[in-house]
Amino acid sequence: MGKLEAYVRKGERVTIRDVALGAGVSVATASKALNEQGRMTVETRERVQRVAQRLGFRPNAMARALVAQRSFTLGLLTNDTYGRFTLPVVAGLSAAMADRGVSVFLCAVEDDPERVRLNLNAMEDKRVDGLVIAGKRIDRALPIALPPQRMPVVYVNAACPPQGVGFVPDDDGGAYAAVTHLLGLGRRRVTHVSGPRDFEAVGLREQGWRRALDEAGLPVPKAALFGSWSEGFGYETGHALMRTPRAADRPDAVFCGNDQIARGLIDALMHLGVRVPDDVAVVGFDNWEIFAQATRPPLTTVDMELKELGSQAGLTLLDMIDGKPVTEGLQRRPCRLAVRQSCGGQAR
Amino acid sequence: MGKLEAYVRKGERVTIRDVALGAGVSVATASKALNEQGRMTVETRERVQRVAQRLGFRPNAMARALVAQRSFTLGLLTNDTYGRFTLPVVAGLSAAMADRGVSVFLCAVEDDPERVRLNLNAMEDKRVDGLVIAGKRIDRALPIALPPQRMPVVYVNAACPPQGVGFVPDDDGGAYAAVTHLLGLGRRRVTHVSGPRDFEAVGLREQGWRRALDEAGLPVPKAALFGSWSEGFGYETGHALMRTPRAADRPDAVFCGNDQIARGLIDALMHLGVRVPDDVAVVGFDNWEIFAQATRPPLTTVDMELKELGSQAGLTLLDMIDGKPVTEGLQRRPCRLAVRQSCGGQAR
DNA sequence: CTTACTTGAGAAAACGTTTTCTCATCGATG
DNA sequence: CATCGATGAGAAAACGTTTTCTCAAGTAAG
Repeated sequence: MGKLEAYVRKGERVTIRDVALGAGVSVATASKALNEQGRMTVETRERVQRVAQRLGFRPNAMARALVAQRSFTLGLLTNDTYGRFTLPVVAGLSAAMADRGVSVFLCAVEDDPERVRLNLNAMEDKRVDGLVIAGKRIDRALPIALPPQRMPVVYVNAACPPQGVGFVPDDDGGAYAAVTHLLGLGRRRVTHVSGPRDFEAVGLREQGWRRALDEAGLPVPKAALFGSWSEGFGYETGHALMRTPRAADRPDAVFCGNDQIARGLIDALMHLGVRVPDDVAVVGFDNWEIFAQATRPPLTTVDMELKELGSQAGLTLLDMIDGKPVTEGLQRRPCRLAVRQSCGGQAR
Repeated sequence: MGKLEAYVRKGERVTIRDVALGAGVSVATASKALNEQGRMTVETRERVQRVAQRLGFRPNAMARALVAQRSFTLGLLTNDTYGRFTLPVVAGLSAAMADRGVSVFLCAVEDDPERVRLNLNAMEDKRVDGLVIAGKRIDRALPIALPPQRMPVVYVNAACPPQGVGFVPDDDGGAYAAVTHLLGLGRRRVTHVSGPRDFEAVGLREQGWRRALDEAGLPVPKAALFGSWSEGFGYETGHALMRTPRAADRPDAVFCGNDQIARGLIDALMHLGVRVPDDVAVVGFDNWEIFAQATRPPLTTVDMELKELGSQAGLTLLDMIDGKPVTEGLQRRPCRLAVRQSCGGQAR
């Protein structure tokens, strides 16, 4: 068994033929030995496996895919080029897929139908087994005309057609948890400051906020304040809130629609000498670490568990590919409250 | 030609056989017709193409790859899971590749050699034509033992072995441009506040800063200040700088090692009533839009052109795959100064 | 009317696997 | 000793392309 390497042609990759030759068996037997299929002596099986090992044989996934009619490959199409939402999703997705031998093609497209088409064609040509379509808001679809060959598709953070399968964070539930947490800490006048009203997520988060207040029997302090997703809006609103004439009417807590607003709001409170969390507790939404950690004090915020969302989407897609039944429609997956200091400690 | 669709088996994908059958030619002829190869009547060629068109034929890239020994597929391996640096790189890369029919597998790995191995094996099995290895700092390699089959590799924002090919931003040049810009606006006492000293990028940016001052015949006002890449450090340092006893010794401009430091520093100056840019101009590094836009005033900062870096890396990789000669070693690509308001206008 | 090219098109091999047959061989059974 | 079922292993087809031959028919030249 010394000159085994003689069987592989110089510079060429090791194929199953080389293994078969080296082990003195046919290609068919080699294949069966390596895949633990078919009948043969343990001696033969092990010999083949030893040879494959020594030669560093790695089966060509494309040849395999050709006969199996399955590429073990997924496509991820996203229009979230900044990646703030999609990045954790793809991290979760590709980690879960890697464990199952599935690889993921990444296609980042602006909302340009031309490029969408281009990438979709590439995916189709490469015979991906399925497609994840990831967006940045739950009420917008991507400008996608899916290829005629129906291929399993899962949507994440994007609008999803009637019969489709999709995953989004449970905005309502996340908001409810955040506000409930504040109430549990003794806060009673919880205001909500959020993004533009035409985002469905804004409506859902407001709804969760209202629901928590209602269930606690508390009046809704004043209508929620809607603006833009920016720090600037948070800053202005922070000032505006503190201009409320009677101190007793001012909030003792603010639930913000995202972390940027929360950050701006906290900055404003600091400027005004209002202490966070002592005078006013603040909770954000997104758990965008870079913001949540950088605020003073560090921000308590709702984590959308995007990684989890990504891996769920991937696993569901695999089930669809395998023809297993999956629950149809949009699924809202639970959020998690990341508790830091901006909401005040338990000890209150 | 009415019932052409009869040639494709129900539910199956259209293959070149279906096209051949439909056009009444052999598979070989069909292939040649579609690829504009070989000799045949224009009539035949066009007929085949028409049929392919009507049937929506898309050649199976894997079958193609098998014979061409080329998968038109790349792998991107990165340990920058947060994605701040890698995301623009992959955007640039995959856009440039999509135009050339090349798809990109994304592998996000923590620095866990186990998972690196797993992903690398997957890439090898899928027969990617080449690999881009992207990191988050230019002086650290990824824990990668490349597969024995030598496969073209390009490094981006990562340390690169002796004979390797790599691309990084020109930190020195970027810093030089930033400081020169400040000097051009009349600033004379430009301090440098940056990240931890053991980052090579920190040394290079300091060097560019020094060089600009030297060439202008200005004394280096005081040693650069090194700390962490955080807003917190910028904030503290902003305060510290303004505590300098003699006002004439205080800087009239600060060149920061990244945008977070710049942001913290600007916040501190604001608190102290120091006007930016009137009293002190500030320039950052990274052009991390979300920070650069959110500072008041918006931050002038050095853009590392990461998208460009990504597309360059991809194109170079393609050249290597094609066996074309490429320049060996690390290439430092130019940065671009993104001028906003924090450095003061031309009108000074 | 041969001969010699040119031209259009198909047959078949190749790429690297998996899988379904088929076929010896062997030990056991009658 | 003939028969039978089990066992180990290989031949060949299939997956969907591309490419290299080969070949017949047509055309121009002698």
